[in-house]
Amino acid sequence: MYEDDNITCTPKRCVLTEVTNSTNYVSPTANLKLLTNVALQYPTPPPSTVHRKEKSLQILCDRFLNLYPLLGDGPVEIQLDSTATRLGVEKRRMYDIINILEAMQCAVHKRKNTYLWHGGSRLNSFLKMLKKQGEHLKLSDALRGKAPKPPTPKHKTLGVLAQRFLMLFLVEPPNTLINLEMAVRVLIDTSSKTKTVISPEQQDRQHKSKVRRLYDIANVFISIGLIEKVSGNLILKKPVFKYVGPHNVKKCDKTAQSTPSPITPLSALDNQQRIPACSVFAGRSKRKLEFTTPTSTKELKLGITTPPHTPSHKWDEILLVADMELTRINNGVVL
DNA sequence: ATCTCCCGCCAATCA
DNA sequence: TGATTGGCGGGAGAT
Repeated sequence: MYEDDNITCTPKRCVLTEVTNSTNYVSPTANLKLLTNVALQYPTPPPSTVHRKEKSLQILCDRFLNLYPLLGDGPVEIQLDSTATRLGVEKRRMYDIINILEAMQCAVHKRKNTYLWHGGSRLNSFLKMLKKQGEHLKLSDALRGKAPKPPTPKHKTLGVLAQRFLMLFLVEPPNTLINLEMAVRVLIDTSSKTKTVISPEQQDRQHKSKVRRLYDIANVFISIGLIEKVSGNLILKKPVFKYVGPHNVKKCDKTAQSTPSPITPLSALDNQQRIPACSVFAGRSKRKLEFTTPTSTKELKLGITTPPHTPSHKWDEILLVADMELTRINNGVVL
């Protein structure tokens, strides 16, 4: 069944000589020219009416999760090619999604073209494990420049990157905001490649490439309800992300509650004085800060709720800026 | 102008 | 050796 009922029928087939009114033999080169000319006689197909946003990895993952819900009934086999066809995308895009979901233990690669879908049944225990792993890798210290970056495994980069990106949220206090620039700086170990000297241009390209991957990962994480994009801040042009995943993972873990928040102007205030605010790990600051969290449509997926956290007055905004700047200075990040 | 991230090339790996 | 998998970056839409 095709979604687009406006597809017209296939044009009547005819040979090239009919179109060109020629009966003579044509060389391959001349044939190519003829084909080009013939093709130009036909109207160019209308540009795709599908909006770029409708093709985003987040939307695609949403649609994938409609087929294979996180809260489904038991394991089910997924055929990648048929799923790609059902979703109307190239198989390549399925790999983008399934690799990240596999890294979250939502699916297991069984054999060629086939995955076993577990949904979110293993997610809570896996997140606890990820958190421990993140602590073992000293990611929290690495964020502050107090520990070396973890070495980057060479294989399954997207999956490993996804796991480590999530670890950053798990090892930090609740509501910590992390931006992609910072995440890349912590997660991508450029020092391991010191044997071959990388030019600044190469480093820049490598960095940008990893940021692109984190955008992909973030979109899938948003779709499965693990993180939210905190948008609307005017001081940081780049988005920051907040963990909103299953609350019991953090609440049940005593170490999460005892983890000290970064010592910053914000944390120096007591909780009565300020509206619950966010610790910010972000890159360069550019504009006025004004955080708003879009209402999540994903919360129900994992049975979660997001506490109110948005600072509402100028004082909090100023403190947030100061907080961010101090964090940046503390990190010794030269941007 | 910069951010965001889709798209598809092509190398590595697999069967 | 062809098919599958997935790293990667160009470049175009969005802001």
